[in-house]
Amino acid sequence: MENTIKKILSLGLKEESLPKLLPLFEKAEFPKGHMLIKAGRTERSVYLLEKGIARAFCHKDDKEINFWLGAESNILLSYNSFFLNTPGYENIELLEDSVLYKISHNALQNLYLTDLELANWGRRLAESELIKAEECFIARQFKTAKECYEDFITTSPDILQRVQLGHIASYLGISQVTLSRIRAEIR
Amino acid sequence: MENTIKKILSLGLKEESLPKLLPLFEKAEFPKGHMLIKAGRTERSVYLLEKGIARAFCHKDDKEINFWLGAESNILLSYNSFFLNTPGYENIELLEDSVLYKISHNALQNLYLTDLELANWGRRLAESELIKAEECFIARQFKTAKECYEDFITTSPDILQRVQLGHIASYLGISQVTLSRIRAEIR
DNA sequence: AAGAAAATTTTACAAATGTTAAAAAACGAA
DNA sequence: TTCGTTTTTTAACATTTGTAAAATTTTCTT
Repeated sequence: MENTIKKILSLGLKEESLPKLLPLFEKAEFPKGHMLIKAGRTERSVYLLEKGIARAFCHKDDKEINFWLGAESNILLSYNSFFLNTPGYENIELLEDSVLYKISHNALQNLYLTDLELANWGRRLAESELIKAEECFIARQFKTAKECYEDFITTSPDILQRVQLGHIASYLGISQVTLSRIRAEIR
Repeated sequence: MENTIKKILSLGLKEESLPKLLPLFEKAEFPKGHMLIKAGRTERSVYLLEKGIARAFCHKDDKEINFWLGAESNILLSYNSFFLNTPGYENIELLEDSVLYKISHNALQNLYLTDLELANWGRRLAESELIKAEECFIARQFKTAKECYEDFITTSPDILQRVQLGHIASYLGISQVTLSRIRAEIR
């Protein structure tokens, strides 16, 4: 669980607190296409993606729209459902055969409410996700479709190779036709 | 500091912890047009907006683009700068004469690292902002400009009255001409 | 109230993106 | 391989949105 531990420690958790957290994780493997999280459910787990790729999407009318795409070392959860304990609107699907580590809401909550070091780790986790979310939002407001795609190429070249373009277009907020045009233009 | 306390308690802080937190806040008043936070600075304060309206914006080429707009009971900070202790890219300007409560990074950090209850409060604060940030991002991906404006009317009718339309157009990610067209269509 | 300044709307045209459908290319299973 | 399916690209056209500039309305000041 190398990727998972790397992710955990990157948020400044002290090494000595690792033994409190790690035993709560449970390894889980799922095939490509598995729906890890489904809208309408109240999700009581968080996952760390050890190996694989996942997309988060919502439904707009009859279409699916991706709003997140990520590979190894990412956290998978429905913010809305997990934090507020209500049915979520997010779906998360695995786009490759994947290995994950799963931790339950209860287990995590118990740690948070009894262990200062881990409570602060959880805070930093949320803060770092918040920075990323804001950056995504701002990038979308600032940039043309072409700029967004160019950013994507440089920040996630691996995902570009491993995921079909329709998913990437949806994630970038453009139609697949537009993405094709951009790709033709750059080439 | 009614609005500020309401905001603090809404995140599930126990009443008995309030006396630890409140004395750290310092009241501050600024006139309309004051730049509370400037890009390039490393910001060491968070503000709670007791009275007034603020916008957060970045520069794109020579233009300003709003990415946040809020009134009373909102938290004002540069996520990037405050959490990571680096120069931020965000600017925050007050759009009305405003009353704020200010707390320093050091004071807050001391509390977080010594008080379990407050560390968890800080975690929930970041989590709730994260949910909002994600919702904003998704809404923008999902909705047409017209739908975004209609949402804005219903969720923030007060801001619509108090802020000029150019700022709202920028926040909605559209030109002012497009906003005018939408308004003419709805009328 | 009158004039100046600022904000908003309107107009005309250009550029970007979406939709639908067809063509081409890539991929997989027998 | 070869056929059939899926994915990607291309084409044609419609729609949306942006830009620049002018017209109008609102706001502020004297």
